[in-house]
Amino acid sequence: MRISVKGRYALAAAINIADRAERGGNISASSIADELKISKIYLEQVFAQLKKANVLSSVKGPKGGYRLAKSASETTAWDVLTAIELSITEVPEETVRASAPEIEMSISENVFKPLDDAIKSSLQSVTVRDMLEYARRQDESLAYAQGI
Amino acid sequence: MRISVKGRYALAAAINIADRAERGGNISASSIADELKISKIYLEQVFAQLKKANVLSSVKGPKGGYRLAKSASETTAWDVLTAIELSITEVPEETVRASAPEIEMSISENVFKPLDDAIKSSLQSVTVRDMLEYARRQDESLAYAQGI
DNA sequence: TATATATCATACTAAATTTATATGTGTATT
DNA sequence: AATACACATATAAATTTAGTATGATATATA
Repeated sequence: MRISVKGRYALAAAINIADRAERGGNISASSIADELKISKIYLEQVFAQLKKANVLSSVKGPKGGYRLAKSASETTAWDVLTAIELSITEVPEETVRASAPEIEMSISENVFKPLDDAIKSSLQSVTVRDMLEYARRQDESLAYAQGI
Repeated sequence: MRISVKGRYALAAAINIADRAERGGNISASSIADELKISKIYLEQVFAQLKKANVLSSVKGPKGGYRLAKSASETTAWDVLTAIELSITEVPEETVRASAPEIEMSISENVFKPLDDAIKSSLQSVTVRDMLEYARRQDESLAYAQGI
């Protein structure tokens, strides 16, 4: 019950892409990896998943790179994270199912279904635009605090 | 972002203990392991964590075993699962923090804090009593469906 | 058309975590 | 004293996660 580093990379990259896209041009994996200090090759794998889930689109070749497939305000944290993480509902096949089906079913219905709904609704209510704007405000405060 | 098998064992065991406790006596780890077809020694490790978190209490020696530390209606899925799993807020120390603090902070505030609250509130609203009662009703239907 | 810059694909490795097992000690009941 | 249980610790196997390595494919531009 923990979101992986990979999921955080995906969110951070999505915010970074949204930010820089507003100033025009595609954004290369290398430049994001540099800015965020993430392994470029690893990030490419993250992007492959995000593309497959239609969160990012890409252009090959020089001046190529990535963009959000939809607008920042249409792309949610849920979109990004479900592209990366297994769903929390995703039940490992074994467990107590065979031996105590009524207990397994009770746990699914009473714990995991409502939990999954709560997670989904929480993550769907935050967009990349929200995150970007918060980050920009933060950046200003941080700069101010440093007397810049 | 996935609840481990261990967490499911803990929930299943808590339900089983609550069920059998109503018919009196302590419940041994062995008997639960047998019923649920879980490794006994592994289950003991799960119980050690549940004890430490004050979800279970125990009695040593013959006729000993485990019980819920509080009543079934006072014990929630949250109590059981937080004894086992790392919290979802538990942030892996690295990530993008150093290189892009404003992005890291935005993700924490906009995604993880609300998510953690949503998870907590969802899990706290389900008690072991709820799960037990659902399981009993299920058991009846299953028996009926088999013409028993 | 050559070249540079980018995505895309696949295979591999290392480390960490999860799921167990194994073996034994301590404690209370009969 | 024998038994039935919890409790403790060490180890092993399997799986997952994070990251590398290598190279192929596409495309803008000189």
